[in-house]
Amino acid sequence: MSHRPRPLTSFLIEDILSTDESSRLNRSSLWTQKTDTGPQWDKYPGEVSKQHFQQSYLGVRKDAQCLESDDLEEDSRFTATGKQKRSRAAFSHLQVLELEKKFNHQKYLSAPERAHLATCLRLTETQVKIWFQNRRYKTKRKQTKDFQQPESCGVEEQDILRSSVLSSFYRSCLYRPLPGELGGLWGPSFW
DNA sequence: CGAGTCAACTGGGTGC
DNA sequence: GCACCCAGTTGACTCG
Repeated sequence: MSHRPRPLTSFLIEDILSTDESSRLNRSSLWTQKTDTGPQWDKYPGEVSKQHFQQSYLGVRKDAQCLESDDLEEDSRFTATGKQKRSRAAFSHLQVLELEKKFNHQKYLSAPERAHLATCLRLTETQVKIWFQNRRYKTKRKQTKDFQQPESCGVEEQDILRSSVLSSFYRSCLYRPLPGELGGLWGPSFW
């Protein structure tokens, strides 16, 4: 089936080996590239050693949590109980804008559409899928809430969109657009 | 420091 | 058996 996501190992290794500035943007979320059952080394026998898989996995996680400060203490990747911390990628406002635009157009994506959108936004298909999942659930919850609280029903879908995009935009003040993001895929042809 | 946000995760269900 | 969905939870992060 064409639904099978890109193998985690090749994805990570390519990215780790790459020093391309433009690839830095999504490294923060690459470590979560996986199937629904989680990152599983044994799903890709022969592609990479288990040790390399683990090193890659940890390497990306380190990058995700410390894009700028390379001198981060190794121990900071772990909690006090020794468990690995979980990272949460913050999508750029452009990425959110495109996702919202697409979501406004259609609430569900086919596999090819998802793949195309993911490529355009330089996200993984899983990230796009999860984003749409979360977005649908958020909308539904909001509608339920509004139904239960009629006094607040002035808030409509447009407001959700606006607040989401705006908050993303404001957050992005911390995010610095990368050179490749303003040209290339984000160039005039994309818009 | 508590509340809110949200990407990622979990678990159960469905369809092919 | 796999991919996807929804509903709910987790955990990192931000803000007042």
